[in-house]
Amino acid sequence: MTQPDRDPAGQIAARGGRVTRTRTAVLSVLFDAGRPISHDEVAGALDARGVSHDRVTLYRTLDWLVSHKLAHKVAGPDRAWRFNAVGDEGHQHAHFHCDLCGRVFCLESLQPAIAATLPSGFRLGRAELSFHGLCPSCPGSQGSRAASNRNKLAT
Amino acid sequence: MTQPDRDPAGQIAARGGRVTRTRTAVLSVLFDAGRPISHDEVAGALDARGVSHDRVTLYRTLDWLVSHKLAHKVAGPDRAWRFNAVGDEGHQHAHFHCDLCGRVFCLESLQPAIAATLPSGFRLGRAELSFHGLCPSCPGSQGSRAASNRNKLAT
DNA sequence: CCTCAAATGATACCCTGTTGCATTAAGTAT
DNA sequence: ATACTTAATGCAACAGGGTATCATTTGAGG
Repeated sequence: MTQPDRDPAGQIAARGGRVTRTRTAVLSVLFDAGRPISHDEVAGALDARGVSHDRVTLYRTLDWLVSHKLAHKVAGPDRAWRFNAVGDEGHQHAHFHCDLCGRVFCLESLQPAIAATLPSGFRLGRAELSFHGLCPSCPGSQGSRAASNRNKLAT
Repeated sequence: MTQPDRDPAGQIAARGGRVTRTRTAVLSVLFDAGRPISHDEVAGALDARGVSHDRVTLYRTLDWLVSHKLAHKVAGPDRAWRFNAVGDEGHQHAHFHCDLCGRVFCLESLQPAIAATLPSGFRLGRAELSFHGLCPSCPGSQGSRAASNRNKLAT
């Protein structure tokens, strides 16, 4: 599953970090996920792989990956960060937040090219363009098969 | 301060809600704030006006205002909701998040007109365009006068 | 004035995320 | 192979935002 050029251990070592079980496992999980996932989902994936995971260590590991440019974090609709592995692609893309299952998807195709005219005095750091609605795997009207997942959304 | 056509009690009654001290006070605070403010800031403003405010009641009041279209809520950079009164203007505008003081501003001028081509399967509800950077009243380089406020940001 | 549902207040709880510190183990030098 | 050094881990305790429950109060209509 893990592509050759996405070797977690290699990437970690290349950044000067120690290659530990947790770190490689987490990065591997992020690679496999293909979309930004929450700390909680990462923990679940680690469980499935039989990798021990202290809650705090996991947070720190994810932060380490972010600070070493191996992952990004994006705010989810439920006020929990989602992490995704950084591919070779640029990281300037929009995100889609599903109102039903709460999952977040990267929309590589859409880029916020609107770094336009801010009112005077505001100095721009970065822009985030996010869409909210229903993802492909969630029912349209009021079906609730997929709604049981994480539908504690608001707004 | 409270404009005639922004009479809180009237707006609340018009929505079929009971006109209570907390509700009118909160709505009035939102009107006066002029930008999205956090639950905490609302609480502070209520203190200043000598209005009692249970934490839970405040949350419920804000939610009631949102669900009755008298306020909006927007996610702040610190994962806390910000609420702002709904004026007559459309509510489709971008937001600016200050990386230093944590305040959020509405940018009425900018609208996400990019409700463009989502990948198939995604059904769009709404779009959020947010900018992150430094607001007019925060220092540019590393000055820290305003930094003491709320600078627990990330990413 | 009475009534009753709508709001409130208080307590307790959950979740996300952080801090501090002692312990373990990865990488390196011997 | 062994010892050493420090990065990384594990644990416990804490902090902030937000919600659930339920008894009590209070607004508004009869």
